[in-house]
Amino acid sequence: MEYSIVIENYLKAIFTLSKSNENGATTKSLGILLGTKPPTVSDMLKKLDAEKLINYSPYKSISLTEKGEKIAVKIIRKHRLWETFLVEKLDFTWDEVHDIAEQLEHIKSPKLVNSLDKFLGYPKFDPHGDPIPNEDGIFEKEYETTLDQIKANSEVELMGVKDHSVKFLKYLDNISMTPGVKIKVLDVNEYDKSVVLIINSKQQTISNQVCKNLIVKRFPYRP
Amino acid sequence: MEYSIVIENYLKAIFTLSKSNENGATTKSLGILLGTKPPTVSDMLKKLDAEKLINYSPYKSISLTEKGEKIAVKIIRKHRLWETFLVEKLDFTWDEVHDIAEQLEHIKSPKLVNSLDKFLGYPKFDPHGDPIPNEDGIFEKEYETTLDQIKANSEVELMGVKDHSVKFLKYLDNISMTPGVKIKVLDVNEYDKSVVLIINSKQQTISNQVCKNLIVKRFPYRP
DNA sequence: CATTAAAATTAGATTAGCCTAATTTAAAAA
DNA sequence: TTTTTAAATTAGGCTAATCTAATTTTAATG
Repeated sequence: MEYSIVIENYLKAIFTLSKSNENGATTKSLGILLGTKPPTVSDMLKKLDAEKLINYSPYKSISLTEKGEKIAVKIIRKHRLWETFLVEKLDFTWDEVHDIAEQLEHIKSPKLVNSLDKFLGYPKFDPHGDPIPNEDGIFEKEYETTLDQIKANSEVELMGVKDHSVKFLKYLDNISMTPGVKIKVLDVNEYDKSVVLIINSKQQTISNQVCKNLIVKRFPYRP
Repeated sequence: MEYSIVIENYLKAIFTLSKSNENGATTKSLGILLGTKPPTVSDMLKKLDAEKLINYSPYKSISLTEKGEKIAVKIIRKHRLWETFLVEKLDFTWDEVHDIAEQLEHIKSPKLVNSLDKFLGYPKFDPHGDPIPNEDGIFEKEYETTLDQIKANSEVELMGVKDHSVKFLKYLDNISMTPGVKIKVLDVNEYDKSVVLIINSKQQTISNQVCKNLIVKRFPYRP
């Protein structure tokens, strides 16, 4: 069965809110995310329920059925593959790609997604660091790695360090590299693998050796 | 101003019919091409006229305004660039790409088209041999060339020969290579530049030397 | 436990794009 | 030039997705 772009967007939004928001998806939060008013959302929820895409009864909670989740994950897969394409092949910066991927994710073709995936070399993470589900809808689980594994144009969060020496920690403190901080990787030097990054809007360059001792996390589930 | 996908399709259809059909675009021909009934077309024509995208008054002929033509050409540019992308980068065959390009041509982004164009190396013709208008909407005018210039997965028409010797013409006759015949180029041998092609559903291989003496035409204006 | 505030839903209307049936117009044939 | 036929248009209606205003339900508060 083929669904409208609007329905696909609802399913994606419900998926996202279910994963990120503590309350899960609500009529209000869906309205805000999709830019529509609550009554519109209410109407659509009834329709999605009738199509067995969500579990829903008025005034109760909203969740995707297996069928609905499969579709949502497919849309997210397409979105993230297209974002990767735009950044890696067409030289877009990762802040420019969202709106375009928002359109491209609705292109219908059984063959296209997988051809694109192959063309891109089966990437596991998109330019924002979000995991790209494979053809079977499986997300890569290992979000944590070391900073030297991160490609240019990615954003990660510092989780911890491997070297706990005072010297090292003092150095990190000096460059505002504290646990929980968001790190934007701008460029990776091909010669010495040193990394140009931004912490708190300040650009810095750090060596590959330092990178190897920084445990970072890619951001999951942000479509 | 941004127009709906439906409007973009109407403009493209009117452009196509104006170029190919001797009567130009009519309510009936538009209905057939777009898969809608005449009254629907009639309604839309009034709307396009109100938007100054076409010149139209009831029961009279239909033509694009400059404004309307500009949009049509942009859609055609996008369509043909995406087709080229699908064939050259994603290994689609040229008969698979039309429906997908039909969707991709409506993606809105000022930067995307030109980035794609650059990524593809500013191609002048799409996989069907149709010319790709440049950023300013200019179509390459030279449709005629020799067969050795044609890339794999293209379709051309034989216009004439450069070598008029009896020997050559007899050879051509033997392989059904007569003026006006449609030639599908399947593959170009990298080693000796010999060409595998289909004439009248029959597959043949001919040498680069022969190709250099065959004047062929790409098919213009087929979106 | 009753009341109030917030959230969600129902009611009723609008718009774009489509349809069938009926009518009008233009073009072709007599 | 009149008649016939084909094409095009008008009239009236439908569906998906949206809205505002009014109502209902749930959750929070006193």
